[in-house]
Amino acid sequence: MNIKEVARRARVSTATVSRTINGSDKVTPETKERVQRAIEELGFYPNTWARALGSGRSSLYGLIISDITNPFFPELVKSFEDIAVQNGQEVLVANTNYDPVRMEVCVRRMLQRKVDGVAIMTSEMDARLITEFQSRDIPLVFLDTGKAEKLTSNLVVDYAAGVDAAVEHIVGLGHTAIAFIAGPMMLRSARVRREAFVGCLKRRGIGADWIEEGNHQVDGGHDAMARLLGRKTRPTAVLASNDMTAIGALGAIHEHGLRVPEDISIVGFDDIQISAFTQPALTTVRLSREEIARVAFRALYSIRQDGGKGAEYGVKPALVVRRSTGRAPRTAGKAEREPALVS
Amino acid sequence: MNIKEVARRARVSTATVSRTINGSDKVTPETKERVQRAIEELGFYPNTWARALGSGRSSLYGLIISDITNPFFPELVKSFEDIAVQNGQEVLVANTNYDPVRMEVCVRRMLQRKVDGVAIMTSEMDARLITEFQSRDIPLVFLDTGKAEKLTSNLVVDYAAGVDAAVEHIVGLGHTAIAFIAGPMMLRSARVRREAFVGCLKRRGIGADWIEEGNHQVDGGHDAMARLLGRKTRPTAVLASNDMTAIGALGAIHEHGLRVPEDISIVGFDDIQISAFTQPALTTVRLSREEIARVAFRALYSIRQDGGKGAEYGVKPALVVRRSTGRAPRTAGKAEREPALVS
DNA sequence: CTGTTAGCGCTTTCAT
DNA sequence: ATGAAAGCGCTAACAG
Repeated sequence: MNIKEVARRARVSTATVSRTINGSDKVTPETKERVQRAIEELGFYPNTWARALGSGRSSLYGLIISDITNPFFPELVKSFEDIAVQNGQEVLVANTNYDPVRMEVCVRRMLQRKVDGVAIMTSEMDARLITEFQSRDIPLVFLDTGKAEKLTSNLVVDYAAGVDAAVEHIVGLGHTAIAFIAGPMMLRSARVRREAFVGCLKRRGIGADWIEEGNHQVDGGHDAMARLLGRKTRPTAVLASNDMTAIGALGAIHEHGLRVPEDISIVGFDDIQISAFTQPALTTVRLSREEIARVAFRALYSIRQDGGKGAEYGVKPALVVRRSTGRAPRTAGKAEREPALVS
Repeated sequence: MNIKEVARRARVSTATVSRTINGSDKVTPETKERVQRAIEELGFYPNTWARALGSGRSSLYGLIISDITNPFFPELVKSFEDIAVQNGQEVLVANTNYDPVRMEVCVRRMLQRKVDGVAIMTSEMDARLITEFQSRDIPLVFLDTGKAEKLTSNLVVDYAAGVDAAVEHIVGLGHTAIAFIAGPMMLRSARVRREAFVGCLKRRGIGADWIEEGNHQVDGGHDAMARLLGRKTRPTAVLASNDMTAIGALGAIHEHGLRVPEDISIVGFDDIQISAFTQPALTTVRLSREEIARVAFRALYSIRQDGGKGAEYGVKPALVVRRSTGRAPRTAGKAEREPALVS
């Protein structure tokens, strides 16, 4: 079943069939009609590869992510796919699992498939691999980890604004003993969030005394929180580098017989779906996957038209207040070791 | 950059290059060596489509799922991709979102891409669409919703065994007032689980008096549990049709001021990653994604060699006991309305 | 073991 | 507006 059979049946040339399929305007309505019918009758689907081979365009976009088991990414993938399919494009998803070797394999896959563009949504990316794409004139878009240049755009997330909103909320509730559970320091995005936190506290004249490192997964958050609770003085509020971490922290707090938010308030980052259903529902900073996906796809899709210049796109997170944050306890965490109301 | 340039550089024919790439054994080590070097020097990657066009095999497998935001599926996708990539195959993932229209689009995408086989892991599938594949001789594998026939295999999950293990565990803890929160009845797999539950209770002479329908999502589980708690008599244990549902139920129970497992025990189904980190950690029936993915891929990959007969593959779930189940409370849920210790 | 060559299914000039 | 024909990059007989 191919274009030739359709052509024969419609009594036209293959070129005309091709034109009809591609919506060329230089086909008489009558012949177009005839071809359409032949296509229907034969149940013909054009072979995408032959098409790509012939035209040089694959209608395929690559999407590289680092951890598909973090709900943030499936949600991103879903959005990205939706948008791509709406635009008649396909998506090839690759999951690197934070592994440089897998990353390399992913890149090769993309190259072999001759993708028309790649959205690199991991927080780390080998410069050499980037070159592989650029030397082949493949448009790229990064999530916060590149710079706008020829054929490559960059989405910059305003982490500082997100963290700031969270801290403002917390401080407004009377907290001054505020901890941060960071992501793995090998990840740029994690470092950025941490720095935003430290800077934000400093600006407000609050000490950043409780910082622990997690791994952006539930278990890391749990362990980091446990360490925090084991210290001599305890924070009354905790910001987590992402929601998975916050969920782990929530568990650790419960295990220690403390209550959220009565004893400790907690704020996540991302607003993954499940965060609305934790116990208690998590206050968090929403980073819209839908927005990221939309902007990323647009950036790739339009980059060639725009003369391939590449641009910067801003993405602003937004605070979502739920039940995991509340007023600071009267006797702050520190009180355990200090006589109350000394002054 | 193509096979021709490589051939020229290595001073051989394109055929020899092709043979080298494909690991044919009829190439002298020396020439092979020479070709390899040329490939390296040129940074050549074979064009997958041209390859597919030439050979008739796409090395692409389709994976259709119904809800990528349910963590069960990303984990399945991840496993499936891993295995495929290990075998030099690619995966095209399509998410139907339970929507028949999207399903149709997905099928067309697969057809156009000339996939070598499709794993259909949704719980519902239009027969007409199946025909589309079968009439094109494309191997299929279903998750519990097909039958073994020409070119199509079926993984059958022993839900009954899973439910049975859960009920046995619960009954062993002294519970007799056992509820079930089902999935949406429009889903075959949800119906099967529910029937397994009812049958299992009947076999043990226990009444199946508390059954509510959820939607396999957190909110549905939450609402169903709330309805259960609103009844005149309450169960002391609850089985959920999947973990998302169980997590929702957990939330509802907490909101009602009850404790898990002291007041109510709860068991999930699937064992998604996050279930180990809920508060308390969820006892659940594990349905291994890794196993499903592995078996599904094998089934597709080998179906042609086996004469295209198609087969049935069994998958057995296993109970994972964590902290959400405990001994039945002395005064059963019913006791609220019955005088205690009448007899 | 290696080269020659005819496709694979579609797009795209270039004529007409 | 339509057709003829030359690729696109690779594979797979078929020779040798």
